Amino acid sequence: MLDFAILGLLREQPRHGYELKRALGELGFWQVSFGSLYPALRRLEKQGSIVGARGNGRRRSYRLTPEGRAALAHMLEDPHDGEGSERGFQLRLAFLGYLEPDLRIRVLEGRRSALVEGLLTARRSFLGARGSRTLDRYRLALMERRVHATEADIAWLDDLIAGERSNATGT
Amino acid sequence: MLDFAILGLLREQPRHGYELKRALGELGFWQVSFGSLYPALRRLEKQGSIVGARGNGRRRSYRLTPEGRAALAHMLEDPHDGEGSERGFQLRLAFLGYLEPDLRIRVLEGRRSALVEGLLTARRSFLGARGSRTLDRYRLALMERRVHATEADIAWLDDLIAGERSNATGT
DNA sequence: TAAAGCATGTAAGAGGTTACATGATTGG
DNA sequence: CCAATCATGTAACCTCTTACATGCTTTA
Repeated sequence: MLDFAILGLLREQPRHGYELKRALGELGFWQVSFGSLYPALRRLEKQGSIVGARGNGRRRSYRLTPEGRAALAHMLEDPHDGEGSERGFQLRLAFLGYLEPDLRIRVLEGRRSALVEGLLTARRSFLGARGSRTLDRYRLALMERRVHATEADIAWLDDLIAGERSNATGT
Repeated sequence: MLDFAILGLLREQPRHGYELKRALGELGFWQVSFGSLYPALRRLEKQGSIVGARGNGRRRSYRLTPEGRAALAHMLEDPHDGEGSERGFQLRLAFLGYLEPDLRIRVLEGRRSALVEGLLTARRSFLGARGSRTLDRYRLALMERRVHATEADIAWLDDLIAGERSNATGT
């Protein structure tokens, strides 16, 4: 997961560790610690996905190798996990521009299916619990929120998918 | 976090491990694995927060001790973390009914502040990125969604807080 | 009586965090 | 020149997951 994020960010431009941490935080979904970031950079370098070079001062600037680029492409295509988890999908989406246009829509629709399934489960629990008065108002509120949040996410995805389609046909 | 969830669920009624896993899943925010659940039960028993007894068949049914009840109360009051993380707050909310009524509103407002702060950050990144055209449409969509989702969460919390207030005054 | 589901448990390891240690660079 | 911030790195540990092993209980 962290490897994926690092490769994705480096595909754009070379960066050093400190900068990667900041960029990751600005993307909005990760305040990764140095204690996991630096070892990850080492690991990726040993694998040959990135190469680091000491630049001005103490900085060690990393750039993506062709192997790293291939590894990133593989992560983007492969539905290994990524789709199930929240953060995994968000990362895939952040780098979706690096995936072939005709494959992008599949990622979005995969996520949509997962959300639709989750929505059904969430609705069932909510309606069931409301009917049998099993839960207090706080847990009911939690379940209701879950239903609404998932609905909103599906609608958002539908927008993205529609945009993707009109892009594909229109151009 | 897991300990908190276990204590909260056991406060209602005694349960065995398998049942705890199901209940946790039905609450909507955790598909905990047995590999972490059973060791956690052991740990809590050693601490004296719960006691387990072999019942019919192979089941080992756990119930909360007075010490466990006190530990749960402490977790509910203490803003140790819980408020910052998504799941932490959701757990607190699920068990908020076990907290003194006059303290509940403080938990809700603590979460609200955190969300408001997050919203400001999210808005700033979004507007900044949109202005400078730094990001592609996918990352922009991600940021915009984040803003909307946070706004919706704040509105939802406001409802909960309003309900809490009318409950406090009205009764 | 076999299969499906209930139920508990352990070992290994993935993937992260916190705390600590170090030193360079920049700005007041 | 001193403080703040930039920058890298290590060690210890925590929490949870996966994979595996075991055996009971219900039901078709």
